Amino acid sequence: MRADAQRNRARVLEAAEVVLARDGLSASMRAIAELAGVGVGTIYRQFPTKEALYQAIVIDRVLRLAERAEQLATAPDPGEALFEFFDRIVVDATAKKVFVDALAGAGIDAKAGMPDLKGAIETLLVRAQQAGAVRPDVGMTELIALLSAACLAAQHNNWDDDLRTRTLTVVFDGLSGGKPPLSPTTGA
Amino acid sequence: MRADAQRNRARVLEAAEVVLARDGLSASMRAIAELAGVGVGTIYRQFPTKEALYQAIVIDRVLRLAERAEQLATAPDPGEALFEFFDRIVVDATAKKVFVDALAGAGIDAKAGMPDLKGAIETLLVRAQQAGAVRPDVGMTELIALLSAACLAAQHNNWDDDLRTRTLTVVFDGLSGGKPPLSPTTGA
DNA sequence: GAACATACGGAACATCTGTTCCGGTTGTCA
DNA sequence: TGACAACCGGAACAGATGTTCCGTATGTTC
Repeated sequence: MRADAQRNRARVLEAAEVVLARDGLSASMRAIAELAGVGVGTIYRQFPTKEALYQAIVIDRVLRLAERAEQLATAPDPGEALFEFFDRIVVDATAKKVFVDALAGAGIDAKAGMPDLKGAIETLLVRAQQAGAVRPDVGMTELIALLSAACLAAQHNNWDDDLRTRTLTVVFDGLSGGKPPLSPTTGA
Repeated sequence: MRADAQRNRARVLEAAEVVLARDGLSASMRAIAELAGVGVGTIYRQFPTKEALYQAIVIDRVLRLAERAEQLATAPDPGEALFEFFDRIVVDATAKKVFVDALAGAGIDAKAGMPDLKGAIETLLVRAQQAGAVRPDVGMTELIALLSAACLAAQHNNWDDDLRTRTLTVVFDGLSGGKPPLSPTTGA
């Protein structure tokens, strides 16, 4: 691979990260090319299609999240671990529009090459429930629903740190259970 | 107004409701015209612009919601009233994509002619807090954030009745307060 | 430094969008 | 029924989009 090609690839990825964060899936290839200081043709030399470029960025991001989830899977406080991870994803979502679009399944085929983020989250959930920090009647479906909801809203309404904290506090309280944990029986 | 014009206007509104519910703001005028069985020109005779057509539909919907909020403002159980209204909006959001797009401020200028939905919600919130059904440290900002989040997710992920109920249960529990209400002091 | 493959830029193409326009149709009223 | 205004359909326009293509420039190799 030629040196200038390598340099341009990096530039494109950098520019795409910025533009896609701002405009989401509706960002145009021209806008990315302009910010990167290259022609559109140059982008297409590296990424066969718009979706491929998106995937390159989103997958990288999800990968980093999955890594973080793995670390937290052995954290001393399982409840705090789950909530911290939840918060982390929402923070990411606030700044990165593509990321939310991708999570929402608005257009990207997320299956190809996407790491198993869901599995990682499930580990955190189960551990938190076993520790009694999360009510046992909450399943992955609800958790994902809440997570998705928070990400979408954080992005759409541009949550600041304060609002995010206060809103997620309500959600986390709900997850902990209005009622105190009854017994350490693992719910289905 | 000529009879056929009147008939066509009704057809357009009906078709727009369907198409906009399905495709949201990105729906095309051609799609609406086709379903309505008219030409695009006919739509533009009644609605000067795409946004005007959207507004006609969204405003009507918000109006009905605001009415419902007013009714609930005098309901016997203020806590239940707030939660029922919350649920009602989310149900609406699930089926109506435009509605969510509009709430999310994705493109429609919601100010013009839009009834004061926010004020109506605030009434419900304050009453619920005074009754001790909602923790006093929750403000309109968080409530709207949660509502917006639920609507966005319900729509994006196509929540069914069961998932909606279970997810909102968590949210409502969080709103009620993990901790029991301390004193009937009205929080700022 | 010459020669060649590789990569670049951006014009061009096909397709989509909202919107305008006008020849032909149709409802209305005398 | 006749005459006229109101209305209709959909082709046409202007602008955007993703993608392709090719003459030109540039990195690499000997």
